Amino acid sequence: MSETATGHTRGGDTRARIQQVALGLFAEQGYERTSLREIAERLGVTKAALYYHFKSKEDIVFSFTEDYFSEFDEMIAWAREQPPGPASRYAIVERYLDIVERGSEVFRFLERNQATMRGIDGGKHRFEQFRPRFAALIDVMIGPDADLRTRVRATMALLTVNFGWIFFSRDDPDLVPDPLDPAELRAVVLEIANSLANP
Amino acid sequence: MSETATGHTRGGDTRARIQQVALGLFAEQGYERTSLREIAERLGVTKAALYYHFKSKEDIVFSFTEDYFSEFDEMIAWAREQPPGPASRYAIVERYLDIVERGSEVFRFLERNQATMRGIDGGKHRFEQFRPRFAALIDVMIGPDADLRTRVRATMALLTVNFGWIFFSRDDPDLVPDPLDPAELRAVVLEIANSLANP
DNA sequence: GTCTATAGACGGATAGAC
DNA sequence: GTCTATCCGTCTATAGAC
Repeated sequence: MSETATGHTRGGDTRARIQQVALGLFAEQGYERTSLREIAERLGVTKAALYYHFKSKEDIVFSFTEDYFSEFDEMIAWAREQPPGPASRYAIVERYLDIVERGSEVFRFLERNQATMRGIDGGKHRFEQFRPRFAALIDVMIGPDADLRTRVRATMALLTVNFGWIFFSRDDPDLVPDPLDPAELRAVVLEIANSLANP
Repeated sequence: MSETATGHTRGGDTRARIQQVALGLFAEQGYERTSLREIAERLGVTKAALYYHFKSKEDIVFSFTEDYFSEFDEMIAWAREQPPGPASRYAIVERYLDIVERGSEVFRFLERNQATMRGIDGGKHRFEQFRPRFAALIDVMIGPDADLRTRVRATMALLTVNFGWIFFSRDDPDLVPDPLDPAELRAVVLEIANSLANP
């Protein structure tokens, strides 16, 4: 049974297929509960083959998170250059949504494996890098000396993007009974996030 | 070194101490990355002793989540009896905050171990029970046929309680630089949550 | 690039003495 | 109620053939 999730049997970049399958399983079942054997089986190869492409299990995680974090960093740098004000805050929220949208699977993985990823890599926190970036982005939006109320509002504005997208855009039959229009969701999320960031 | 987090060396209910220590470690390092050996060491006992009080590792989790879920269920039943309207929505948010406040450590654990807890217990989802309850509470607040905008707003109202409390009430030096007044946080969270639930 | 085979460690869980 | 000792399974990772 060497059929893969993406349908092809051979020819595609193996490294990328490993990343895809691993990310999916890590997000669904958890990093620790997913063995390399299981990943290999899904791809129709053996564990040893994985070690040709990645030097460790952690390295697989590192490979698919680094792009995501790079994008995040570029975005923060860009945000710092914007003039303070409501228009910039809206633009930041909108661009943040773009990132979450494109990296939604990575985000789901990070969200669901927080405890596991903390303190991995011997405390260097190579993977628990979401929070500091998130905090930095909030500081850019409201300045370092904003009061608690403003800070919580800004935090919830960004979390509306995260959870609005993750909860409602796909897999959650509990929360979203009917299939739903992505464009409508996007509009709703942006409106609510903006009302929090620009009261 | 048999000193415990709570300070006493002996005499207290061992079962409860196991729960406390396990919950703390599970929340901090993750369920899978915390071994029974480590829990036992912190308590100054051996692994075997834990098996006198709990029949398995999963059983420890079950023991400290069931109270939390019971409280949640009572709260949902109570909410169903309230007359629909803004005042009830506010009351629901307020009572929800009480639960999150008291069970904040359990909540942190669930939040950070989502992927691991999914599909534990062989797919019976004994532990992945937060989402369905969360969804039920939202339905009570806005009714089953509310539009997407109303639904996302209600969702974010409750998440403001969750994250407002978890992010800002303690351990997050990234997000909250200065020590902060719990009463003020409570007021801010309630105000923002209410503005989302009752626009 | 992928395989077989295996090393080496550690985990959860149990038996039975005290 | 807690201990010592141990079983057995699984996992990550590596060595070396093809």
